[in-house]
Amino acid sequence: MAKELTKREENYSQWYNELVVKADLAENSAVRGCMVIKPYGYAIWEKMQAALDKMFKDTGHVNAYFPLFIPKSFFSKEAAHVEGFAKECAVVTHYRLKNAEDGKGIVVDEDAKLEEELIIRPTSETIIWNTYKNWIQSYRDLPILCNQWANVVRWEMRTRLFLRTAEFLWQEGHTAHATKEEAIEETEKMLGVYAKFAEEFLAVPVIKGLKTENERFAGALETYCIEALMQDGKALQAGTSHFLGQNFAKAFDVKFLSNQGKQEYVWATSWGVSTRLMGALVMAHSDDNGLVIPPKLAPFHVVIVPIYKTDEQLTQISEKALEIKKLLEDKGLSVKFDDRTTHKPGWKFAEYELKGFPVRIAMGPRDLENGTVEIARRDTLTKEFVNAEGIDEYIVKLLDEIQENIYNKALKFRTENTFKADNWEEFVDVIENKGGFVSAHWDGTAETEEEIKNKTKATIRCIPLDSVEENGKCILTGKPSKKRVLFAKAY
RNA sequence: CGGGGUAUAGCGCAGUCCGGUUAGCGUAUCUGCUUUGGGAGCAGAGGGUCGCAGGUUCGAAUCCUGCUACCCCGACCA
Repeated sequence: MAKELTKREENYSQWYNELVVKADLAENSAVRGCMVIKPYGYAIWEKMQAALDKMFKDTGHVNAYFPLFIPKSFFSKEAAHVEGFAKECAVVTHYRLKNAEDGKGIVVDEDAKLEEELIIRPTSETIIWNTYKNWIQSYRDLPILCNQWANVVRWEMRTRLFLRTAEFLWQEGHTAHATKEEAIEETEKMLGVYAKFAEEFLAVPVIKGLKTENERFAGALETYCIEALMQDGKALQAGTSHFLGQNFAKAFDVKFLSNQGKQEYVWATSWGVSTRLMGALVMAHSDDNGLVIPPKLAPFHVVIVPIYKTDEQLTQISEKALEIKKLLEDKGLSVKFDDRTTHKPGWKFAEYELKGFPVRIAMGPRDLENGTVEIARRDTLTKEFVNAEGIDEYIVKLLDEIQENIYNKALKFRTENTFKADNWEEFVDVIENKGGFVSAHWDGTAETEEEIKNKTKATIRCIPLDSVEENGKCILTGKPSKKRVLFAKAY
């Protein structure tokens, strides 16, 4: 029993920390707050990237790359934006090192001080809008629909693998449009892309909504988000899409000549998802045995484990196993055949469960005789013997079923953990004793939101896009409200 | 950044209070034999700058000072 995992019920956050490390997703690095994403974890991230990248391209976007360094002066051009990020920026001040005079090690060469400090991007709006200024003259140059895959740095006080690290990987889309309507449409379209990705690939149901002023992106007029519920009843923001209005166009003086012959400021959006999605994946589906990865994001769909006593049996089983592997690969599946003789079957079973392989095939001498294989599902932990004939069709169907089951399970959990509260007592009771989403009335003021946060640690996750008009009273102040908003404690 | 905790073999820990042989234990690793349908058994072997840097002392894992990293709780944040 080399890799005992803490049970979720005993200590959820310890379970998460251990699982991320033990399943080989990531580990802490020598640099404070920064993680090493290990090959297995990175393989999942690459699957996410591939799916998202395709969705971006399918909606007309192209990839580009902008610098890691941003001149300090760019940063101060948009007031709200500076305010939002100033406290967590890493700054480059020098460009050279030299040997220390006392001969002990190496020091910063004070003579190599930069004229202007460079900020390591916490996000790229400023450098990109400085660039777009040169790209845009007329309405014919619009829209610009760029995305970049990059790393960013935000100097966080308290970090956790994937959920909040000082450096993280993400994609940031930055678009420029001739009209407000088109920019808003783009913002909403990309939110839809994220929601579709979350539900179809991550198998995590999400609520689409608008952020309140408090939670809005610094520099945006409106921030849209998708919010997911984790198994411990806390919410996780899984993606954001911002309508930036003309804030950055004005800050960087980006104008275009309209088809009416008028100089106008460009309308902007930006949108992003990060390696935080890895945290969502872990916390939404996994169990006390380890990861549960939805088939559409699993680096391997199937592992085949041979069971044998003699070398001769192994040879025979391998032959059949490789046949099956080939059949499955012809269906576009990725399959691992683990014929290592250094580990026993039981060990392998536990290992692949920990790593979340959706399907395991075990084949032994009895199966060879009967023409069967044993198939184990990771999501339900059930096993059955299946005829080896037609196994490829069977597994393809099974993987679809698993993907769907994982989603339905998460949806059921969210439904069962979403509550309505109509007064303060009910609200506090749910937040403190049950967790989950709480749908409640709010008077619309930042002060009330702040006070609720101070009293209960719950924040407004979003104003759901599909929330219906309904007359009610704010749970804290009793003032009139026309809509319910969604509260939760959040990551 | 504030409060608390931790740092000893790849991993998990004991030893630290009260300084004193060659720093232990479990697990993992290596070798051999037996095993193989849910984390195998026996025998043997290898593996340590005791987080880092100073200091006290005849002598430091142990006492003192500083630093670093990680974990938990707050503030901040995606």
